[in-house]
Amino acid sequence: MITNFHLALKSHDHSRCIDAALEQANHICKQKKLQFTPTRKLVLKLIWQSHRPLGAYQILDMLADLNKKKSIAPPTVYRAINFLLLHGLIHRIPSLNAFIGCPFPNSSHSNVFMICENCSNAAEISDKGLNKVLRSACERAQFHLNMQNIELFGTCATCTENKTLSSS
Amino acid sequence: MITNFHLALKSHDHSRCIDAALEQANHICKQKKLQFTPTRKLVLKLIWQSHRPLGAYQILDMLADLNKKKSIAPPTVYRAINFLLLHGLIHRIPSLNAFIGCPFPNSSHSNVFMICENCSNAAEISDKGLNKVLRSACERAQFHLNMQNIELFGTCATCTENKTLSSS
DNA sequence: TATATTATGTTATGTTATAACATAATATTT
DNA sequence: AAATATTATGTTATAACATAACATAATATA
Repeated sequence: MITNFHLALKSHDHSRCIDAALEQANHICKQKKLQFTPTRKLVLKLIWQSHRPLGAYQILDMLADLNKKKSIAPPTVYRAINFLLLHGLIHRIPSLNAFIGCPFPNSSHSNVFMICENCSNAAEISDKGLNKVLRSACERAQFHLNMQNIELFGTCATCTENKTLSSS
Repeated sequence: MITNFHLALKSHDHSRCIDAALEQANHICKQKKLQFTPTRKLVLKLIWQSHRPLGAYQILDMLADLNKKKSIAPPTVYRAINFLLLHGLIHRIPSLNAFIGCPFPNSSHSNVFMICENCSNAAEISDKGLNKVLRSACERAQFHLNMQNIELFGTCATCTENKTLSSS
């Protein structure tokens, strides 16, 4: 199981996540000859400022704050988001209408998210066993799988710990 | 694996699905002493008229058509939808902003959907192996699972067959 | 440098969902 | 059966999420 939950669902120094994500993105864009423009870079950075999925209008507000002079309109944000989605740098979490950075944009992984209902952090996991079971279920149904969205909602370890502590 | 995909993803006489769903709903409402009002019943019926997830405003339009005299407003539809969701009679498919009837509202199942990108039909499945793998992944992450949404997008058997036929 | 392509700015609008308050229908108590 | 409480619906307005369409600017390619 590849995952970032041990990081995402704990408080930690965040600058490294941002740096790593930007570096990976830079690399991918160079490789694919994509224009990693300032807006796109900034949106990716904003999304990576936490492990909480961020709504488009939240990003819009942050962008507006940073950009006092110029007014930012929704299409600006959605264009950047769509670029980042298209190239696998972020994911959309449909249940939340929100977006989160992809921690391993290179690997063939599987859009599986653990989302803490308490702290709102989300982690992405890639699990071979899960992939296998899904493949076999699809096979049995003769269903040709193209893409998937797997959202697991619950309470993360950190929040469970904290609750236990505070109630004891 | 419990599923309705052999039905949902094939053309078939649909009246039986509707009748079965309504009967089940009736039963559940009686059991729980819920008011299965005309609007709620009608919305459930409309949702069950196909195996394609239906948007709230599509339902609104259908309702308006049936109800030429009175005008229908969004809250009317959303209230019925929320009632049906709350009591497990329908599901929301977040990626589609749409709603679909639950074929086995009594069993403890798992919100797993196979959605055909070609014909737009959706089937729900409940798979023990899948549940087991998910449980174990959550355990390893010490993640306390509360609910899940699993959406599998692809091409159903019927559509694959039809494509193969038409291209040969 | 000219041309084509890609990205962004801008205005307007489409789509999905809910808040808030009034009224009506149904259930419960006396 | 009437009074009261609860639940459901009607109605208006608006919030939240997302895109269409067209103009302009920046960048890549010939």
